Amino acid sequence: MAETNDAADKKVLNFLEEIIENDLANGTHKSILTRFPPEPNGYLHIGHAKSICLNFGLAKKYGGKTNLRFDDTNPVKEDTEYVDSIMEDVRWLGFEWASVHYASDYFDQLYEWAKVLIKKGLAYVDDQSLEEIRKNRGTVTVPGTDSPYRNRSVEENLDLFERMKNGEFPDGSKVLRAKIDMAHPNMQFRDPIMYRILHAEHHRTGNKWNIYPMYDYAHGQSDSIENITHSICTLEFDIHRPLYDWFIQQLGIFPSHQYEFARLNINYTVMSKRKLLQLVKEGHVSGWDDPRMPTICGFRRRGYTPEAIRNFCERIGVAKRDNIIDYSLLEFSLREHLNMIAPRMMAVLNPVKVVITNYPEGQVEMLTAINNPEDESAGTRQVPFSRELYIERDDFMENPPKKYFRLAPGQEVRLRYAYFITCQEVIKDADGNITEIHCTYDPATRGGDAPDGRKVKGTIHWVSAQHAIGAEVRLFDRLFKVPAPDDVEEGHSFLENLNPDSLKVLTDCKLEPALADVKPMDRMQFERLGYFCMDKDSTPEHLVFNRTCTLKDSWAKING
RNA sequence: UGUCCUAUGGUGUAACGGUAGCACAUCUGACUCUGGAUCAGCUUGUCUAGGUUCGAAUCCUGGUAGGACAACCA
Repeated sequence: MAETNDAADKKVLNFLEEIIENDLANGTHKSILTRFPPEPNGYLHIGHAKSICLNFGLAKKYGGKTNLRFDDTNPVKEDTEYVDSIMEDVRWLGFEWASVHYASDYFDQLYEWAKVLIKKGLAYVDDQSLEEIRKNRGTVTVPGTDSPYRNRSVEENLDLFERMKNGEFPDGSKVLRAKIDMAHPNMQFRDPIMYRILHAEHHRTGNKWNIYPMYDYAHGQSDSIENITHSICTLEFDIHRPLYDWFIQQLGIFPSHQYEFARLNINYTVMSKRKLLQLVKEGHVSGWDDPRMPTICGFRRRGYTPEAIRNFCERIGVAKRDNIIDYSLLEFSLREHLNMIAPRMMAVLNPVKVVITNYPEGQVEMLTAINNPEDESAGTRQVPFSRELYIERDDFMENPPKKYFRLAPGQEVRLRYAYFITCQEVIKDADGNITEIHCTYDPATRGGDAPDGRKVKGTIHWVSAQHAIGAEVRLFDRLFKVPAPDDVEEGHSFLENLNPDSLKVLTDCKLEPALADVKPMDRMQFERLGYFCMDKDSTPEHLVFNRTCTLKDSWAKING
């Protein structure tokens, strides 16, 4: 018995949790402090969400804290616009940081430490040009060669470095380099650049600095200053870790440690900031928050919930091997949550008129509909029914295949929460398009059940024509038509893989009147169609809804 | 041809020398006033060759495959 419980309680830990539990157990750390360190040069995407959930989630799980730190060491690319959006997105995801920091807060300290390294003979000012430095770095298989300025005296280095700071030299004329080993097999150790001259205005420090630290020199020391215990980043920094440790060790400061995990990839999408920026700049999407974008703000506008994204990040796991997650896992997490919380409504996207020929003209009755079968507390609502209705064009077929359960000549179906109707006649225009479907209803089936116990195979949704409100509905599909949009032949662009049908705008949709009351960002299910939310473009005069995702549709599968 | 990382069903992820499990996807079936949801079930896997061991997905060696590193980006 106890054994079964142990087995059931046995925690499945990922490798980061194991490291943390070990550190806590053996006293390496009393508590943990993580950090989320975005560069404020773009909008956060779902890949960042993984990192956010990891850093904040791990700290939360083990009773620690998380700092938000903007890695703002490159003033030419960064902007406060991004700082604001990043904070908004992190909060929307449901996380709160212990404190906000900026790498730029540490510029003075970093400068002092650079002088320490110079004095220890571990850093020097190099006058080589960008091209020379590049050339002399060698290649992965060929050792680099020492700079002719490599053996300047400490005094000269100190003097030059201070004058760099004071702005005496033009951009690109000098850099400060760590003096390590130009023949090192790890390229990161071939005298990495610590500072470059940049006469650029910084979004926080203004014009105070003429030199700015590079990532490798700034990041580890920033972690150390904040006493970060576990500095969690993606795999591509793995090769930087020895250098991360080197700076900390030479400076003799708090030993933060870096751990790397594999970044998130999802099929049918791209995740690089550069490509996302290109999609926005070239107008392939309407902006960073286009509902087809894998950005946090894109998902938000699309109607995703923070819970869904968090659950997704939980489910994908953490490891060090490259991975490509099925888009369907994201949608599963989404539907799982939306199914629980989204009120059900009826909306007809592609309307065709139905006339109930034996229903009294001018009569209107209110029928009771359940708001959410998964949540009794959501209650019920009244939906008006009348002689003329709209139903989905797809819910009628003149010559249906065998397993078609919906409306067809002579076939009886249930109108959701209303009556059974039977199709008697199809009215067409001169071109053969169906304009009206004439049906009869069975008054005894009011509410949707037949007293005689007879069953119908199909139930379809509907909207009373005279009560319907019009709306625009935007149907989104995957932005790319192939699983690996990045995977293109030489000379081709990922843009060629864009799905031309990723957005379909429907302008003649008919909604049940209750939808007039919803507000932008409100989420709901349109029965049988999918989950939707009101878009921010929506106005009382012109309602706009986004389709967040479809319902699972086993008919579509059968039908091909 | 250097250094480092990684390799478990279709996709992810567990198993920490002792029965290869879970989730998504797929397929079956049940149920259903959403062809939704729910429930039940099936199929599919340890890259390869050696070695250590009573026993290897796990440890060791070689191979193979994939990825990262040669910005004054992060």
